[in-house]
Amino acid sequence: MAAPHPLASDSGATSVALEGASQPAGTALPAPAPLATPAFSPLYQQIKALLLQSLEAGEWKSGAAIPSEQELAARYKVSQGTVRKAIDELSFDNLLVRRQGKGTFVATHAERQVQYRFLKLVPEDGNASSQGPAQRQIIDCKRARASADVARGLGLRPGDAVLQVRRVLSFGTTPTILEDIWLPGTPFKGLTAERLRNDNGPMYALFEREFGVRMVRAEEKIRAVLPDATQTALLGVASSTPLLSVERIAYTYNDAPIEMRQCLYLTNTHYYRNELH
Amino acid sequence: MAAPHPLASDSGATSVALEGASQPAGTALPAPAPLATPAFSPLYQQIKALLLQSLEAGEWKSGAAIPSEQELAARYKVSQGTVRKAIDELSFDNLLVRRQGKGTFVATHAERQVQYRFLKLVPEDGNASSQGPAQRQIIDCKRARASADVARGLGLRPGDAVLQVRRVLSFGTTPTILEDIWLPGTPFKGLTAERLRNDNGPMYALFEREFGVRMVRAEEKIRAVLPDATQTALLGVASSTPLLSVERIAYTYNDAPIEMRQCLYLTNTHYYRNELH
DNA sequence: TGTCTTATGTCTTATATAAGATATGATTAA
DNA sequence: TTAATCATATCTTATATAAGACATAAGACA
Repeated sequence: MAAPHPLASDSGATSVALEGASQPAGTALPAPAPLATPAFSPLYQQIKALLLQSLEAGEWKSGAAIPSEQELAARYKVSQGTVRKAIDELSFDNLLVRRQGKGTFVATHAERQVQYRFLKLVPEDGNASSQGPAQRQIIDCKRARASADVARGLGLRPGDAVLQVRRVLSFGTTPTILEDIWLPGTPFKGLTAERLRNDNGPMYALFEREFGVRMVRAEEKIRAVLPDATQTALLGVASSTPLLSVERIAYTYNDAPIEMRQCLYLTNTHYYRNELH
Repeated sequence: MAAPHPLASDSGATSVALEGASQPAGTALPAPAPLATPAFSPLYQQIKALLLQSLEAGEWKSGAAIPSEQELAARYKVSQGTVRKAIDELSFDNLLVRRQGKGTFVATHAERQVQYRFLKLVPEDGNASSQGPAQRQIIDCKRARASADVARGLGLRPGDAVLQVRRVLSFGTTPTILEDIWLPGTPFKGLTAERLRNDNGPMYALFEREFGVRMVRAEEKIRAVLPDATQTALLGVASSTPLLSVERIAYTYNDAPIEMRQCLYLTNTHYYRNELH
């Protein structure tokens, strides 16, 4: 089909230029605006953008099914295959999860086998479940003001209200991970150490459930460092023990930073595993 | 189309069970092996496997164009769309590169802007080109016998012939990376320090050009360590300077390990950048 | 030399059919 | 009557094909 599509006008001019023939002779307009095609995007990309809007607006809850491909095709007046290609990309980006015969679901941090989606630290022996789940210990959770660093990372102004969480993760009995987490004050109002301690699942699942914040992707900066006095105490290591410093910024929809994390990994019994393509 | 496809039999039994009607009555075989359908795979997966075979066999050279989608469709007796889906996946895996209007090309390590495809170390200031290309210094390149570790990593037997390369990469004037590289002796016969020093491009481009070895993917184990005496000397750092230890195993087609690398990164001026999805 | 045409790639969309999952209802056995 | 079983209808996503749009480059031609 080559007919101009209603959606086309939503995201800028399309490449439709040979319209005259199908228009009544008398109503010929002086060409809407074929000049300066700013950013033509194919239909399926437009559908993807619309789906993203619905996801961001919370039209469908975490873990819930979105309408079927047929329904969406009807809603947007395109064919099922076009919707499919849009969903393909969203599913590849881990925003949606397809299940043949059942439907397509909004990705969630809960209900996963893998406890921590973004944690790439694995035990040396390769058997991830050999030591069972990690023991979590919330050291602190307090309101604070964003430092220059934190403000830059979270896209805030220095001095803005933030929440600061410090915790230690242990495998077996050995403390292995020390994390300092900064969250913007606004979306996370009401988060307390109590609520963190009372929760059993991954922290990101709690964020999703209680605050409606879905983590979509993250970037990490990794360095080798030596711990300071406080850190040696919390991890129970010598000050000469080299540690992996992992600075993570997690993003929600639209590439908006929503969490900043400064982690220290002990890499005697574990290592950071990465795949390169 | 629901007709049985000639390719189907190439990769195990398919789900085709209603064959009798379309076969000449006299030649009815006692059903090839409809029992125990081991691994049915859709057409486009079979095409993908065939393309992989051709890639591995070197039917198309690095950087060269593969036949057009139409040609491949004709060759394999499937539709262009099916070939397209196979190429889609290979292109996603970085084995092929598509260019609209021009063709589809075999991915190569040469001719890239990015000097080192698998190197995730970036300068602190974010401007990758601020210091120009890395200075490379080949310390050593000798024949050796595989240790137990190296043998395990490369899928060899301990004592098998390997090549061992040691080099230092410097940005500006400061040595930043120390690499020990092990290569299986067989495919890399004839590699010398001289040839490495005379080459200007990335090492993987040389491997590809001179030895026909294409790196497809890699896995890295990352830890924080302190350097030993030799390492401190080569990198010019204090023995108390924590370093990033990156142990890489690179794979060629069919998940065959083809290179093992033990790297030490200085993370004062650089950091290891990673994206999580 | 510059513009137009044409050939040949990939890209986009649409349609038809297959295959997986699940609820419903008829049938059957206890 | 009740519970279990089986076939089926009807949802869903998955796969295969075809046709036209768009991109690119080389050659025709003024």
